[in-house]
Amino acid sequence: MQFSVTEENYLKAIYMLRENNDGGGVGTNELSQQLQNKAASVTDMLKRLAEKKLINYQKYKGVVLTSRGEKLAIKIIRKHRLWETFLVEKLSFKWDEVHEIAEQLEHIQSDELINRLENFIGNPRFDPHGDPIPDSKGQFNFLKSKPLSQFNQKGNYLLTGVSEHSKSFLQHLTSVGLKIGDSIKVDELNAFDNSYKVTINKKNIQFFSNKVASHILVVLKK
Amino acid sequence: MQFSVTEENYLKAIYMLRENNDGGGVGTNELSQQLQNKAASVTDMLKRLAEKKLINYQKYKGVVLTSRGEKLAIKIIRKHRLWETFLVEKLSFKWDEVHEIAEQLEHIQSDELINRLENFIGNPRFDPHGDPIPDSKGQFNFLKSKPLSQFNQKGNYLLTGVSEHSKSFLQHLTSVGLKIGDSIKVDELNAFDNSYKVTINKKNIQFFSNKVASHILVVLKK
DNA sequence: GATAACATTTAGGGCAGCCTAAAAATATAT
DNA sequence: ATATATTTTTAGGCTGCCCTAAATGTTATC
Ligand SMILES: [Mn+2]
Ligand SMILES: [Mn+2]
Ligand SMILES: [Mn+2]
Ligand SMILES: [Mn+2]
Repeated sequence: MQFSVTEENYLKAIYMLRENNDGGGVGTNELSQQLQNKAASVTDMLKRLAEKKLINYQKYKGVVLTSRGEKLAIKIIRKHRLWETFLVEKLSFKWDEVHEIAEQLEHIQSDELINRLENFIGNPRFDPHGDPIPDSKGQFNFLKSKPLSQFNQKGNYLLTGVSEHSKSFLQHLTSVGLKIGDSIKVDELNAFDNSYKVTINKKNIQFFSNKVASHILVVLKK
Repeated sequence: MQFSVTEENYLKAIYMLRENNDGGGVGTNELSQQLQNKAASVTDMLKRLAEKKLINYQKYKGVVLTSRGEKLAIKIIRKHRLWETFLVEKLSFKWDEVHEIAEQLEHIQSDELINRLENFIGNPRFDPHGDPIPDSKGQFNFLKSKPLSQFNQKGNYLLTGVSEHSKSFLQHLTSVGLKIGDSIKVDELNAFDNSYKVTINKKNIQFFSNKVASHILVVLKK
């Protein structure tokens, strides 16, 4: 069974919004915002996806993926992240340039292709933004990282990912000399605006607004 | 300006059929056969493509690409052939496995991607089936090869391409040990059925039906 | 030049995926 | 508990791309 690009994008959007509202299902408005279209259009599509047993949908109650729908969503994410890694590792794109292209490539249909691609780029477990790449069975390697803004203490941290993938944010990090794997030492916490004074890789002093710190995912170094 | 996958496929089909009827334009029936849909649907789309200045279309007179339409068609073909080459050279696909995947990949929109891909695979001038890959300006390196069936003489030939890309034909060639770049010595021409007895690479004796010989593109070796 | 065969277009319609406006359900505030 | 705000669905409609059946144009044949 094959699905349209539109259907795949709905599944992916539902999957990505699923953990925000950890109680019930994903809302129609939320989805329409994520997908950049109108709520009425979403309702329309939800009926069709339910028909195809990809989601469980009850009027006014929000939507959750069936296991079939979830498998498919994870597969799209797997393809997206493998292609992003390919673009960065093999074609020398920068991490802020790959998302839009991967949005297209994630819909190419061929299991053989994606498995060979994975092998070609050396079976990476994380993509250029630090996001885990599910294996062909849909298993993720999660890191227990948190936003830097949730640590209210000085200390040494390791940058493992970002929770905001916009070009402008990624370019900002690049401009302050920060990339995945870098060490971040928090020297000062400013109580007034919750901003940070940090040292990157032991030599580069920078200031992070709370907004920046909230999109930087780190683990505390022992 | 961006075009739909469907529109791109029409442009490519028109381009590929263009040289058959070297006099006038491409016919509606021809196109419907190539695109696996009905003539009425083709008429419908031709009106839209004409509206967008991609083709010149006059009722009942057939269709020709405008220079804008031709540039686009060549770009799609360029992408198709570069992706096929990538799949064979980097991901170890066989030449009979790549066409369907490239049919999808040829519609990915990113000039930067296709130029980097070209460089990554070493700026090849021909794809895995011997077809010339246009450069980023749309220039082809044509080989003046002809079907083996058009040479009515014994002699030494070099296989430069194939004019039939079906899986079954390509697998047949593989099974007789023939690939691009091989030498073919014609030992006997059978006048009764226009079949050929040949020696491949000086040691492998095979028989080609006229049908096979008509899809093998060769140049005569001096 | 009339007629038959073939190619092409027109007419009318379906489905996917989107829209706006209005109605209905649910959540929030007083 | 009622009024108000917010979310969601329904109703009706549009565009792109496809279809079948019927009409029309073109080409071939006698
Ligand atoms: Mn991305
Ligand atoms: Mn990513
Ligand atoms: Mn091909
Ligand atoms: Mn090819």
